[in-house]
Amino acid sequence: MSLRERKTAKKKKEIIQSAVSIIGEKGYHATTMEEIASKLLMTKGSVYYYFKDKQELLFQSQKLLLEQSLENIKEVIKEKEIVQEKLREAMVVHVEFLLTESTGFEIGAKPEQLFSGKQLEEILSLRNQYSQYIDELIIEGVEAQVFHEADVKIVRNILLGAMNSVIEWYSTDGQKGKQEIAELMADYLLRILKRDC
Amino acid sequence: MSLRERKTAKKKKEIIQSAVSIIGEKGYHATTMEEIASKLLMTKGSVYYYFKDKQELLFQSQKLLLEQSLENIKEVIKEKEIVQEKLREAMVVHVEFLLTESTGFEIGAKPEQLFSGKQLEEILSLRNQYSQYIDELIIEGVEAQVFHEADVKIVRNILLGAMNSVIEWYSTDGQKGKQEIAELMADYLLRILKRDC
DNA sequence: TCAGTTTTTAACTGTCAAGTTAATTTTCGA
DNA sequence: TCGAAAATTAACTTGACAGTTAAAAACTGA
Repeated sequence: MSLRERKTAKKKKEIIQSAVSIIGEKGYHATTMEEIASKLLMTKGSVYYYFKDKQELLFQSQKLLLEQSLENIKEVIKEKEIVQEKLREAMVVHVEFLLTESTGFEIGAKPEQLFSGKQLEEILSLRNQYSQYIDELIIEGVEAQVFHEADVKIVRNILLGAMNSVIEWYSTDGQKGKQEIAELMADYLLRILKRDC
Repeated sequence: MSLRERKTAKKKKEIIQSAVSIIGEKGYHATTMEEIASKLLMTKGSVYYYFKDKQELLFQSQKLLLEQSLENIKEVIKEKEIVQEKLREAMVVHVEFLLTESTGFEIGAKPEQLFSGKQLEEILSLRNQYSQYIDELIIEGVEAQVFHEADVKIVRNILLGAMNSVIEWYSTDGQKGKQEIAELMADYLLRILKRDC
């Protein structure tokens, strides 16, 4: 990778970060390309040099986040031995990542409103892959009789729904840190599945 | 209430419904006043006769929904005797109402992005009142030793987060009905709190 | 029926932002 | 160092939409 290429990659990343931070705050339509640019002391013409249009910029930013999430969960599943530990750690990491990238995730809450066609397909596919991993952990636990019999889809959606909501209510000026919240949530949610109480 | 007044009220309601259905689908900024009007075979001038501006229309629609939610939970708390029954029924009704008014609720997910000033205050106040009711039920259960000791805020947010997510994944063409889903969710979520398993 | 009031409409204005472009400046490898 | 390629910019076009208005139509009560 040449110097030029690396510089371009860096610029793209900066632009994505700027976009995410402003869109996260004001919403996609309420955010202008000029704002995104001027936050980086650029003009919007420059932004259009790196990204074909506003939509593409949004898409790239979401894709990045979802790909990272997938990496995270794969990693956790590889590291841990016991099912219950796998699911617990997956949830902890999920909440922690959500909170460190909260603005980004706030944006992508409703993909079908933001994307269409090929882009929507790709985003939904990444999301599905992620759900799949959670489902597998639940099934594994049920089969190992560590967890109660359960409707996998519903429980998975409860877990994800509860966790994802954290970005709406977590406050940095509260007393609890991100890790603490993540662990508390994971423990509470595990109660839904755990056999021994 | 005169005939005229009732007619006006009816028109306002129709406009709100139209607005909710389109905004729910495409998002607030992506929805035009013309679309809202033409769905009712009106022109947007007419809409402006009933609502001062687009923002006011959005606000009224959200206020209506939240007020209705409050009525619902008050009702449930009055009807039931046992704490656990109160919380369970509150959750069932919550999910059911969410699903019958799903488009409306999808819109209001991020109030701070949609509203500001007095409007935001009012919306947040209604939401807070609702949370308060849930909190009280949790506390009541803990004090009666029906529920585990628990961090009330976190558990309440888990419950609400999980329930509210239902509008994102419930599908009318799945096999389960709204009531069934509502009851399943309530039962799963109660496990977080219940002492006896 | 008809006069006054309410409601609706079409046509208009002003603003704002997405995206384009051609000219200028910067960068970097030979 | 120099020239070609890459990157940046200011100025522009275009279209869309919120909100206005003045005139027309519909309604209503006497």
